[in-house]
Amino acid sequence: MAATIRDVAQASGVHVSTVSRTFSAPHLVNPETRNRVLAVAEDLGYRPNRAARALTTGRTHNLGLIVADISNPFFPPLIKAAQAHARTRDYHVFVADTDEDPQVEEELIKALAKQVDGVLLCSPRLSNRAIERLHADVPFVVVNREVKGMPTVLMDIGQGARLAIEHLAGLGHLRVALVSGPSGSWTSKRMREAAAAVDGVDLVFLGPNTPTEQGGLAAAAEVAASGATGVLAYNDLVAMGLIEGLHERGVQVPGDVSVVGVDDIVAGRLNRPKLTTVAMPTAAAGRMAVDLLLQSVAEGGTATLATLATGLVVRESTGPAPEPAAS
Amino acid sequence: MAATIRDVAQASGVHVSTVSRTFSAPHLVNPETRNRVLAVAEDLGYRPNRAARALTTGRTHNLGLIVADISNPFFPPLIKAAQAHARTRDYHVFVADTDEDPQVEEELIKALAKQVDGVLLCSPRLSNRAIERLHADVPFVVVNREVKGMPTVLMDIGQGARLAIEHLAGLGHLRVALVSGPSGSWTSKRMREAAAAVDGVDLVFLGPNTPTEQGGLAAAAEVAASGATGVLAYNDLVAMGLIEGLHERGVQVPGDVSVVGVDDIVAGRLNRPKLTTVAMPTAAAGRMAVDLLLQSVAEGGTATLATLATGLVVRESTGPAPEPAAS
DNA sequence: CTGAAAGCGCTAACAC
DNA sequence: GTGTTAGCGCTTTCAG
Repeated sequence: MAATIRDVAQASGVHVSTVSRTFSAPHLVNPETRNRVLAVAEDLGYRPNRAARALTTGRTHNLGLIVADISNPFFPPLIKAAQAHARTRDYHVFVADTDEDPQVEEELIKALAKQVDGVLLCSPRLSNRAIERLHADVPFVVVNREVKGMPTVLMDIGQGARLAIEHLAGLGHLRVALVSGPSGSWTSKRMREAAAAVDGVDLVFLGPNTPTEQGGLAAAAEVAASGATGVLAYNDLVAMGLIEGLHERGVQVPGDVSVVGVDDIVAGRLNRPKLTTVAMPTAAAGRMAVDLLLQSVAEGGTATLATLATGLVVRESTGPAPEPAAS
Repeated sequence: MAATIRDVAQASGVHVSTVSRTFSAPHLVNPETRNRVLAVAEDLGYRPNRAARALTTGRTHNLGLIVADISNPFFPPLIKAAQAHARTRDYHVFVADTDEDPQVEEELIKALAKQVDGVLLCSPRLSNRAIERLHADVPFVVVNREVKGMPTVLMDIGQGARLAIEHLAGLGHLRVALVSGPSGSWTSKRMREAAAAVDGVDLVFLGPNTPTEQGGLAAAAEVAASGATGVLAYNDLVAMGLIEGLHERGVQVPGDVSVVGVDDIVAGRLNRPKLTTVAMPTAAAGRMAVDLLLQSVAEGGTATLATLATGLVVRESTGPAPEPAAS
């Protein structure tokens, strides 16, 4: 067993409370005593046991971070940033993966609730009702979805979608397909609204689709049949699968059809053609979410809503609309 | 504050110890009492506080999982599998990212040590010495590297490398470049040894390189200059960067040069050409690592070594060696 | 500035 | 089968 506060107290000839203070309120203890205690602690390799501390303070100094699928390349940069940022605040992060299953999500939240001071819910699959109910157990901040009354970090996908559609329109694409995500997806809805607000393009909505390259692959036939020359896909994975599927049917990208993704994952930069995409500020969102959560933990929940700007990265998967075939 | 064991005891007219037993040793309590307690607990939304429990049992029922870079697509499947598997054993997993920094790695291990029963070290960047020293604080299992005296899960990269080189040789590539990873990488070393053991191919070693697409991109010039027509890259990311770099210099893959990657990440399947690669059993490794760790936690460390087989997935980035130009 | 004592939520002997 | 009694390692009044 590692050294406890008692060992340190004994070895440095003070009482446990003094040792405790040395670590949690150094200014309250005589510099001399403090140094002695610190030296002994160092010597014994003592570190305060956070779990025990949590028992009395009610603060675990841990955060939970729940994602639907850690294998989705969209999340790792967010997780990474959240973690690094949390660490600077002396917080650690529990990452959990729900496998896209709301049941598992709920179970995980309940299990984590006691071990963390708050939970970052990234693109949760749970219903608003469930989230609100669970909120009694532990503070949340929701990323990538709007839940009323809860601190929220949004990436402005509406703006991004508008940018994408305008880009497509500017290239002469008059008919644009929106290849959406899972049914009921908050993001899909926002994209749709924003796209519809752009003048001068004829919109086709295709979906729902699995939010992976499989989904894109599967949507290729529909897209080819839709007569659209421009496509905005739910995310980069879908876009890449779609390009693959189009390619298999002999449809050239961007020669025949232009495709825009969303997320700006690394793989999109390696793809051929390199993907034009709506860049999401995932790292910034991760940091922001941690800040909001810590703030809401400390001050008891002001339900701030942070909206982060997105941008369009034009690469090679979009180009001028093909000349309409003379009919 | 959520319900505690005391609330449940009071509400169900038994003593706390009985409540405790209904959760931690149900068979020791009268079915009737148990049901009553369970009902009340359910009613109050009571869940045992694991942190408090840990204080007395010494078991947190948490595991740590440390990776150098969660954004490296090699890891998420491993993490996901480890987590899912741990959950079936009633364990939760703390995932931490060290940003490839040994200092951070050490700091994280120390911080986690008290909160977890054991740590999965995935491709650690720490020195063997440091790992052995830290091992006093908390049980480990090391994945993807051999550290003497420690439970270890290896994926047989040697076998995979051999398969890859033989595949290349079989296609007529007489000169093969090995684009290695970071200096001192355990994996690079094994690949090199295994590759050297294959007869009839002329090997060139290129590196060290950053283990990302950047590294591959940067290595393209060297590869082009090396006269090799076949390449085995440190991992898929490097391979994809390399293909990109080669492409930029007008070198066709697989027309002029065949490239094999390692890992079998999803992006490789989306790449054009689709990547031929050594498939790593990452999910199996994650599960195995959890098993070994739990076993070593329970029984006090038998230093098992598990080696998982790898396989070659032939796709489109490899093909017959070009006819040698008449000189 | 430091010591004494109580208690966080829970488990683990040991009685009854 | 269930109650009693100590703690686990730490913080936090409250005295001194």
